[in-house]
Amino acid sequence: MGIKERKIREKELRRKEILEAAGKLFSGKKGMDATMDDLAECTELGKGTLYLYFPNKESILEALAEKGINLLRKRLSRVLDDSKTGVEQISDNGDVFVTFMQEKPFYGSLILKYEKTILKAPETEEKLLMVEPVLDILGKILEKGQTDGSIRNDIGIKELVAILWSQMLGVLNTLSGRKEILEIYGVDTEWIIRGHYRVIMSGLVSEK
Amino acid sequence: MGIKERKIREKELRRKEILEAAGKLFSGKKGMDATMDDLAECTELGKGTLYLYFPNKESILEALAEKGINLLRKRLSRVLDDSKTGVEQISDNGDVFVTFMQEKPFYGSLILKYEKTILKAPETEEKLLMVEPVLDILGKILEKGQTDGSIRNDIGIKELVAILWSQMLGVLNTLSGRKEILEIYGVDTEWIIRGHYRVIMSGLVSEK
DNA sequence: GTATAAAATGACCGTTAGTCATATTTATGG
DNA sequence: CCATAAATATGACTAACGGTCATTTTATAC
Repeated sequence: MGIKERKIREKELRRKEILEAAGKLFSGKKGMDATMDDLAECTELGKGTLYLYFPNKESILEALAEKGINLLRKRLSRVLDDSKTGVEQISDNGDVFVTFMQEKPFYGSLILKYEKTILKAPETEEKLLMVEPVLDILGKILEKGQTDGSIRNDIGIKELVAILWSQMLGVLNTLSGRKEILEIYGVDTEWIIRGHYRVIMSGLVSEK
Repeated sequence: MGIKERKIREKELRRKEILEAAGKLFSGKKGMDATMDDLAECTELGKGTLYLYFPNKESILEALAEKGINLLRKRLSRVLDDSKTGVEQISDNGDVFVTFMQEKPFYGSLILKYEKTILKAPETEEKLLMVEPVLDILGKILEKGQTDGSIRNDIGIKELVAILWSQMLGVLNTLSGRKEILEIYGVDTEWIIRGHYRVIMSGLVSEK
């Protein structure tokens, strides 16, 4: 009785196809303002059909954001390196992040937008912050840093994670798609990133 | 011939009335999703009339954001105090900011949303970032700090302003209206603010 | 009082997310 | 192979909303 399973596979496949097309569509000319009719057209499906696979437009963008998060998580997990101190890894971590935002600005902006969204974990039904996997990595690095003494330990891990993550998003949010504004004011964007690291790095090291 | 002037006064008055009503409306139950029809109703004006005073809905929210910015600027300008070091003033500055967000969360969220908006300065037609007056204050404090030696001088003022502002907004964005999420993860919000300051403060002081 | 200008109005329009009665395709079982 | 049922797909339709404009109302001028 493999029919059920085939159906399920086909259903997942179609979902992926829709998501694929949505990725191209929403990262294209019209951006996030592309309509569901547009998506229906470029998937060659009826509009109603789309709603059999996703409850609404928002959920499609969320699903894309999740894809982006997973991409980012994979890259970040390669940063974990026991031969390095916590502080060093934080620096690497930041580099990965910035590179990711440069290479995948579309996913970047989705992450910025949906980062705070709470999803239900499949199976367990447990509520999870969308970016949880990424924060996990950051947490591990910080933990190592506090253990090896390279990172200040007067602030809890969870709080430090929230702080670093928020600051980083804040900076990236300023940088993303605002080169012109910063230029008007004669601000060197490259130096914002560098400066951010410098401040954070000096701010994170444990006090003598 | 005071009729022209009276008309102008009346026009400005009506604009202010609309803005007043909009402030109450958009900070109320429906939030920013309240409609222009709602606004027409609660101003007791026809919908078309609203468009004689504002070109579109967005511009009303922008005008409210500007009101918020001015409110914040007034508070921040009281922080300027030559008897304190730059670093000390940065700390005060942050306190004002956080208090403002707690007391005026509606204006706070508007600032978070429209902070990047560029407006034309009246008369001069010069393009200005909406938050420019606030950034000016921050810049002055940092300048003083670099002069008195309390703040690191290996990063330019403009860049430091952009960094601190972005980080601060990032943190406030995380905190604003997300107490529940942070609670799920057992994060102490009070400590996020404190921690943010600690990190920034240690990160800003000039190296020995 | 009448003509003219300014201000106000709300019915109307275009757009878009989402729905649902209907049609089409696929599976079942005799 | 056919009849029936179940699953899947469809696009015309609805509701909601931002924004427009021909028309009406009000104020000013002479």
